[in-house]
Amino acid sequence: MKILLAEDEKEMANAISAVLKHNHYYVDAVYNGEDAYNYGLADDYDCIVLDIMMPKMNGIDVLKNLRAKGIAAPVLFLTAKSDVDDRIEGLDAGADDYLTKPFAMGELLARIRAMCRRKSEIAPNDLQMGNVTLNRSTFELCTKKGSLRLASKEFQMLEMLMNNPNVLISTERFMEKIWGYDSESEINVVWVYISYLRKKLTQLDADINIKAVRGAGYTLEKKT
Amino acid sequence: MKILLAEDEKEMANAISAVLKHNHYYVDAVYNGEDAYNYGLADDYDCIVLDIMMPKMNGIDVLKNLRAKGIAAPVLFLTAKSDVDDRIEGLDAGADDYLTKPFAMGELLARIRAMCRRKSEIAPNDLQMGNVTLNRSTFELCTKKGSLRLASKEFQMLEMLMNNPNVLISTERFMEKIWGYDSESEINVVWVYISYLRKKLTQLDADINIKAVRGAGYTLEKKT
DNA sequence: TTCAAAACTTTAGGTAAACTTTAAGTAAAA
DNA sequence: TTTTACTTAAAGTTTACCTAAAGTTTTGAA
Repeated sequence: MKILLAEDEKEMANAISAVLKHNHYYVDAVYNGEDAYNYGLADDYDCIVLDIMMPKMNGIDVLKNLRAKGIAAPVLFLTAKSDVDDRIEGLDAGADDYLTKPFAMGELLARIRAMCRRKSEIAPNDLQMGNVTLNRSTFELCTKKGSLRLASKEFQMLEMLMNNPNVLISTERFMEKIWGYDSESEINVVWVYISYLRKKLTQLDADINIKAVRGAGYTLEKKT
Repeated sequence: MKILLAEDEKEMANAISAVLKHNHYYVDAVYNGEDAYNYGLADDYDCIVLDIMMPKMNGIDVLKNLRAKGIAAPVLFLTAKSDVDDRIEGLDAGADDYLTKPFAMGELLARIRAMCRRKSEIAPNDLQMGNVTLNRSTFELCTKKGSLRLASKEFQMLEMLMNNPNVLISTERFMEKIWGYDSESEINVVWVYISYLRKKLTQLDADINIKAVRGAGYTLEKKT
């Protein structure tokens, strides 16, 4: 899950970012409205968290402009004002939820989870394919043989694959979604994590496997 | 995917070109606006990256002239100015996106991918002719007999043929589109890949075949 | 009609790049 | 401290790509 966070107070931004990362989200943080708009356009976020009061462009305008460009990601507003008009304007502009500062991190997490769930419609906490199950809240990979906890990157990769069974996901797409497009890391890390996942799937006698499509990426498919 | 890159600073152009090529794009690089216009007209690019400030003709005029000629390829502007007017003018002229220098290569790649994705969402993902189907995302060639994954060059050739059934495609056109104008390779490689494709089509009992038109090129046609 | 050159077909093999895996090092968390 | 997550490096494996060379077919000039 990739989240865009736009919040001009850097300390607050860092705090939120740390919490989100700790919960296995990939986070891009920006500190003004213009960057928020640019990032939102350039990438395919699962969720966008926007402060309303920001330099260069306010959150509501960012949202309006993104929606005008066809960006449909769910948006949550952070607002210092408890002003009702502001909320109405935000929701009218196409926001899915809002949160008034100050707020508890737990509430933010819950709302983000809810929004992402709404987006994926079916709201499965467990992803399933073949004889394996991936639990999104404990990060556990299970079969009848047993279960294993996945590390954050492992989890994110398998989540992407299980969300799109039989669909090719390019190595670059993994990098973008999980490491960020400005990452210093080599493409190599993706290969390493694929290797880790395959090893764990084998350990659990999974009947799915990750197929490499040379020069393109990977697909998750059922064993024949 | 074939990209036209117009950027007058040669070092910058080379750097961008190298990155794009490494990411499986075919790149034509030009160093002034006039060439950009001519190349853009002469070939069918999937995406055009234009510097705004260029000798002979500026990027915005290049875009306007191309659009006037009916060229619909998505266009991304590179601009040194963060000047808002410039951006507005660019977007008004029909650009799909812009990027302010300096920028991260990763961001450029992400935006190009996004633009091409938007375009390819319109195009059907499966190509079909006779009893065979070519899946554009997994590169798989299927019939009732089974399926085979095509290598990158094989795929690109068959894609060109299936996009233009019963139309003659010259050997030179294959070379240009797939290997690039300045390729060192012999014309021979086209013949070799045609041979590979025919072998695979036969293996799958395809009812289409690639007919050679001596001295001209190849056509894809249904077996009688 | 013949036959040699040109145009294409096909196969085989070397090379480089893409991918896999393991091992080892670093930094952060428990 | 110990453990865990993450990354890099490097050695091993596989495969796409291209070249070269040996067929095969077609063409057209003699």
